Amino acid sequence: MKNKTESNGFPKIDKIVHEPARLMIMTFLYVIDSSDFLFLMRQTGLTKGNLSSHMNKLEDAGYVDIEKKFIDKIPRTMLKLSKKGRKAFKDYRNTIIELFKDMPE
Amino acid sequence: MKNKTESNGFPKIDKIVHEPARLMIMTFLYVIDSSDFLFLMRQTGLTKGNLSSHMNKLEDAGYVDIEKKFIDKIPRTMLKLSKKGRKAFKDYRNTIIELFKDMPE
DNA sequence: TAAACCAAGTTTGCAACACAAACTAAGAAC
DNA sequence: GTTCTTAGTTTGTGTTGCAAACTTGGTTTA
Repeated sequence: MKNKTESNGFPKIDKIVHEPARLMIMTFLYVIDSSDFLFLMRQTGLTKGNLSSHMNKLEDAGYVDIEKKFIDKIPRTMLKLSKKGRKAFKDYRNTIIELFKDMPE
Repeated sequence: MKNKTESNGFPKIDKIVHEPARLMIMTFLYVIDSSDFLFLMRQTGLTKGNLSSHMNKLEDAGYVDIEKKFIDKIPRTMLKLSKKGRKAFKDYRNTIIELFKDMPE
């Protein structure tokens, strides 16, 4: 059986992914693949300072790629999950699904 | 569609349940129905202070019933999910499962 | 050219949280 | 009467999430 790293059979949870704001961010990025900063800010409802700091956490973990460029002379920060980030998200999802899957109603 | 309380379609997450240590506690209690303090402590690997404070959080939320009694003159604290707690756990599970269910690989 | 504007931050301050270690209480066993 | 056990509470530390204020660097407008 996979993901059962604790001796009690309870899976280890990746706290970087697990935190609700970041789970929301990663879920969006997983589905839409790529987004700019402002769009993600509006979608998630996070303040920019808040979103910025979460993006830093995700970048520190190597879970997102952040690309800053200029479009029509306006700065735009493009965000997407890195390969590692997509894997981390999938692993998290599988861990949680497996945890709940065979549970009685 | 249920559980989509935010305008962006992202479900609201019950932080009481979501926190990893409590998710572990509630998962155990959901499956084994009832447990004493020490057993749960050993199963979860939490220190007693830690487990105690989490149980307080869960009790404050009305999610567990705590029954203190004596078995053979030894104090024993029995823990189980309340009706509200079982519902909160189920809701949480359904919310998460629904979030991940229709997501592409 | 100065003022106002915008994106995308950083910094600051605060409150909540998790966690471990130390301490406590109260009865049981020796 | 001291030591053991259960089941805590208290305390201290460090981390986190969050919003609001401030910053930077380039852009448009008056």
